[in-house]
Amino acid sequence: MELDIRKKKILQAIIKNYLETGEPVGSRTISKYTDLELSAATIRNEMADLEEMGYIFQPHTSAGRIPTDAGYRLYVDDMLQSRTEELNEMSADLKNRSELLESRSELLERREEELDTAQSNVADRVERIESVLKDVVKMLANNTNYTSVISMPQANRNKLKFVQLTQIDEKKLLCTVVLEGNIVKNEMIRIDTDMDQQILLRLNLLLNNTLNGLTLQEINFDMAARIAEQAEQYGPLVSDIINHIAATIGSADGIEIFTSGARNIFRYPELSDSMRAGELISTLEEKELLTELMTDTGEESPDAGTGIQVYIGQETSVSSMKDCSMITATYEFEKGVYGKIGIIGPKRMDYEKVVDALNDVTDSLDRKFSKKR
Amino acid sequence: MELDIRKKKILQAIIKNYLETGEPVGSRTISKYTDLELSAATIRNEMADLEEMGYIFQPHTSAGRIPTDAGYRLYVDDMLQSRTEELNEMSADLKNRSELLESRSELLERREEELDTAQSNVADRVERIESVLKDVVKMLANNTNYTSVISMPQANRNKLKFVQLTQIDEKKLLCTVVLEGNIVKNEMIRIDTDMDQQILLRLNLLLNNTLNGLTLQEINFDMAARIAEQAEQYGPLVSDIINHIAATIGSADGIEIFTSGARNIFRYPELSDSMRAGELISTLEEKELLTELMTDTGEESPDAGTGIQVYIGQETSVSSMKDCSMITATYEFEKGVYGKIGIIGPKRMDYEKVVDALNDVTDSLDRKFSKKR
DNA sequence: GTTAGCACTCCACTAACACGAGTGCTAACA
DNA sequence: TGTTAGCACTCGTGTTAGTGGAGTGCTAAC
Repeated sequence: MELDIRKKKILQAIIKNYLETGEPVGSRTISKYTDLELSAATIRNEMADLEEMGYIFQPHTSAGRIPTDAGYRLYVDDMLQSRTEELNEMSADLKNRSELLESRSELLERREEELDTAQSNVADRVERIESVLKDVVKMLANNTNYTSVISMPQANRNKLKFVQLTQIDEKKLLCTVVLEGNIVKNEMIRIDTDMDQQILLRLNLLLNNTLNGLTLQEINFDMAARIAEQAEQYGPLVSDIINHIAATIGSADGIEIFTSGARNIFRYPELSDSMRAGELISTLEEKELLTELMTDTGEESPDAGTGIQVYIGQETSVSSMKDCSMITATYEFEKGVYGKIGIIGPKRMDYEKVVDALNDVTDSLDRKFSKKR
Repeated sequence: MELDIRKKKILQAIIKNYLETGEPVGSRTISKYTDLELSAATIRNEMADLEEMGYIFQPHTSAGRIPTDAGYRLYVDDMLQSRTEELNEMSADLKNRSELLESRSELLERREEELDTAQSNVADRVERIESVLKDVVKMLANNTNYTSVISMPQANRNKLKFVQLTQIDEKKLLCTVVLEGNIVKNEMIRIDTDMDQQILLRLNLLLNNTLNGLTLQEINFDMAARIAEQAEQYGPLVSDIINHIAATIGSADGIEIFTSGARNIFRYPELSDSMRAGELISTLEEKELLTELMTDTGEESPDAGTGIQVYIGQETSVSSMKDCSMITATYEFEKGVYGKIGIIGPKRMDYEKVVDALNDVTDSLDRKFSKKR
């Protein structure tokens, strides 16, 4: 059996209707509220076919139809494709582009304003990226009524840019590590050896000369031993310090994620029962399971190229999210340093609205960060 | 009407039973399962009195009784008092002490072990306080089946200990700020002025000489202006830097809080309905509302002195927690630098077990951190 | 002051039933 | 051959009525 245009239209109608109402949709509804001009009986026949093909299913006999994951996938792929085509047209014809942009501009402006006011609260304070991201993710959650997630920007390969040791008191050294992409980490190191400024200066030089430009993978035991040798009697101290540095770089791998609007899952009955909600909340709270999704570059995903990735149901391979869909987008903090922003909702979420919202937000983040540079 | 001993015993019996079963408790239950040897009818009379006094109430006619907040308060105060008395006895008589300790030792040891294994995962990595706290709070949530909360240790008055400017590249200075209690913060500062090592050294000296030992309150515009003046042509840059430093100290006020086991609220039906659960989840996610509770020194609380604080229902003044109780304890990270650990559960939580668990955890944290010094 | 007895209340649970939305199938129609 | 009307059937939802049991308050007797 093949998926002709009429079937596709009916499938789309079913999904659209289901997204709006959240109720199984029956043949009568489709026959009445679409421009297909077909009777309910005909629709029923087509629906039986669609069910056989695995795009829709009935929760029970004598109920309407609900899209399956495959159905959603088809719908989303179509949607994304028509989006990118639209985008291409837009860039081909500048006039059209500005007109089309205008149609979206209200929403965009409002969001922009909110972004600005969110930051004017910290106007004369220094703008801290962390709080910017927290504001953004909160705003997104509020606007969409879905749970939102954002990751701190992350260099894809953490190269060491700069190390500095500073003496804090007799027993403590502060080790400041700067990574590619200007990610800064600190580590307090307890020492037993006596120290003076001269030695500290020498150690700083030694460490910077030998370690700068290296990744965590390149700083191994072998190399640590060689450097420690050069440090003569300070060898043990130096190898201790190198351990700390390695650990620090490693900890920078631990991507930081903020969530907002977790309570929104209670808006959707299919996610609200204690079991499901509890598991989801755990996933959001512990964040480990999210990192995979928030670092997935989506190279081989069907939505590649647009920067937008859509995971439907099981596609996340996070079991607590099997009844959810997640859409992510990438923003650029500095050249080569990216972060992700995502939205988690029920499978019947408003994919179009969410994709728009994410595009707007990443656009405005990109502009904001590039302006700063 | 006065609260004689018999009434108190009955009240305690009611509460104990309710904590166990979660069901309203009737007169028959009390008359059968206590050593009071009174008939149900007598208990009923006493119950009517206790209700009049506001310690218990009926969810509806012809149901058993449930403790009110006042009832819980009485119960908890009694419990805490007998605990501290027990403690005093223990310290008075060393022999007794070791015996009593032994009785608790199993639990303590198991917990200790878990703590250790939790950390041996990061054995050869550097032990980062953040991950230690996260492990602890997670363990606590798992052991108690309540939601747990922990705050990063925080100096009560943030004094500046040390500042350092470092040049990262032509356009960027890294400003490292160390506060009393060895809290380290970083700030990236964009500059337009040209820089060289000489000038940087001078600025570093100037800033450290003038700012060290000051609190945020003491670094005002007036002083910034005076320092900027001393910096001659670098005045604007310096005042910009001072702004950044002030902002950084300010941001250190933003206490960091980790939560674990949020899903545990679904174990307790009285917290699980969408509305309540949603609000609670929000409170846990946003954390702002928790800061007040997690910084409350509890000086004027009824449980003062023990380090343990108990908030019952409305006592938290956080509306989403009106059906919860929260118990917090204080741990010491360094001298004068404290953090708090807390447990949030239904009002009918097992107060005794929780107090024990918190005492154990703070003890072991105290020991761990003091050992490290 | 304590207790047994009794009438009363109210929740929780179950069974029965009606309703309605939706289906699949068949037969008729264009 | 594709489309449509009609019809019997299914199944979840909501309503109603009825029952049982746990618990109370009150009264009267001990």
